[in-house]
Amino acid sequence: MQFEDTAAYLLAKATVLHKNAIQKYANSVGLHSGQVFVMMELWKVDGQRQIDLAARVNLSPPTVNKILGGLLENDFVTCARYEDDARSTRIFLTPKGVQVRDALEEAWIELEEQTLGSLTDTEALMLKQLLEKLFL
Amino acid sequence: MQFEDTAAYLLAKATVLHKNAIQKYANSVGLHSGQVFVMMELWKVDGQRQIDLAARVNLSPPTVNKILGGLLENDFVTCARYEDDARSTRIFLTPKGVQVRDALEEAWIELEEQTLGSLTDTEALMLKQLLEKLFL
DNA sequence: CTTTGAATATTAGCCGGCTAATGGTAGCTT
DNA sequence: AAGCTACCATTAGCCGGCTAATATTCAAAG
Repeated sequence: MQFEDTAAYLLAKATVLHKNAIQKYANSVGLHSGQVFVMMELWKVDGQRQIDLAARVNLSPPTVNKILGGLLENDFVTCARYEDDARSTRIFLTPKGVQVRDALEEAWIELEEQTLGSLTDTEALMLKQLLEKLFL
Repeated sequence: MQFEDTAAYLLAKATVLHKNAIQKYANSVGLHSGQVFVMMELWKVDGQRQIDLAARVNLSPPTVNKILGGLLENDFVTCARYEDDARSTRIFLTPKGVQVRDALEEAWIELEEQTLGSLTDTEALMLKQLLEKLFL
C-alpha cells in the first residue's frame, strides 16, 4: 500500500504548508494563527460563551481558553459575566478587536490567492465544494 | 467579505477535524500524530539524515528533532553516526519500527474511509488530484 | 431542602509546530 | 595552515492542539 496515494495523506500534507501560510498572514496583522478563527466567530456573533465558541471552531474548551488568554492580554477581546449563569462568561470584541478585521480581510485575500495560485477558477470552485462536503 | 467562502478558510476548517482523526488512528497503533509522517519517509528510504527528513516532511529541523526524540525513546528508530560527516546522524528503523507499518496501514485504510465517507468515488478522485496540485 | 448530577471554566501536563540562538564540523579561500 | 563561511544538530522558549482532573455553579430529583 502507498500512503502517498490516499486522500488522508494528501490532505495532511497540504495542511502543513497551509498552516504556515496562515501563520504568516495572521502575524502580519498582529494575530497568532490560532486566534484568527476565534475572532472570525466573534465577528459573526459577538458576546458568545467560551463553550459555544469552542463548538463553533471545533476546538476543545481548554484550547479556546488558552487562545482567549492571548486575545485578552493583547486587548482584542474583553470578558464579562453571563447575566443569568455564574458559570459562564461572555466574550466581547474590543474596538481594537473590531478594527483588526479590515486588516485581516486584506491579508486573507492575499492568502487566498497564494493558496489557489496553481489552480484554475473551476478547479478552485470544485475544491471549495469538496472541502465543504468533507466536514459537514 | 465572507471568510467562510474562501478556500483558505475551508481548508483550515477541514484540517482541524482531519488532524483529530489522524491522532486517533495513530494512537491506536502506538504512535503519536506527528510521528507517522516521519515514519512514512523512513519506510520509503531508511537511514536518512534529520535535515533531509525535515525537508521531505516539510517541517523545521527542530520539530523533526523533537519527534525523533519520542521515536528513539519508544524504540521505533535508532541513531547512528554518518560515516563521512561528523555533523550529521543517520536515522534507522528498528525491527519494531519496521513492524508497525502493517498496523498503521490497516488503521490508515479506516481513516481513508472515514475521511472520504461523504464523497463519491469520482469526487474522491477529484479531491486527491486537486490536493496534489495545491502543494506541488 | 438536600443531594446528586450535569455544565462551565480553568489548571496541569503532554505532543507538535515554529523562530532564534548555540556549538561543532566541513569546506573553501587566502 | 588560518580563518571565514556554510551546514547540521540541538536547546530554549513561544503558541496551539489535546486529555484528564478540579472547582464552581446550576438544575433536577428525592
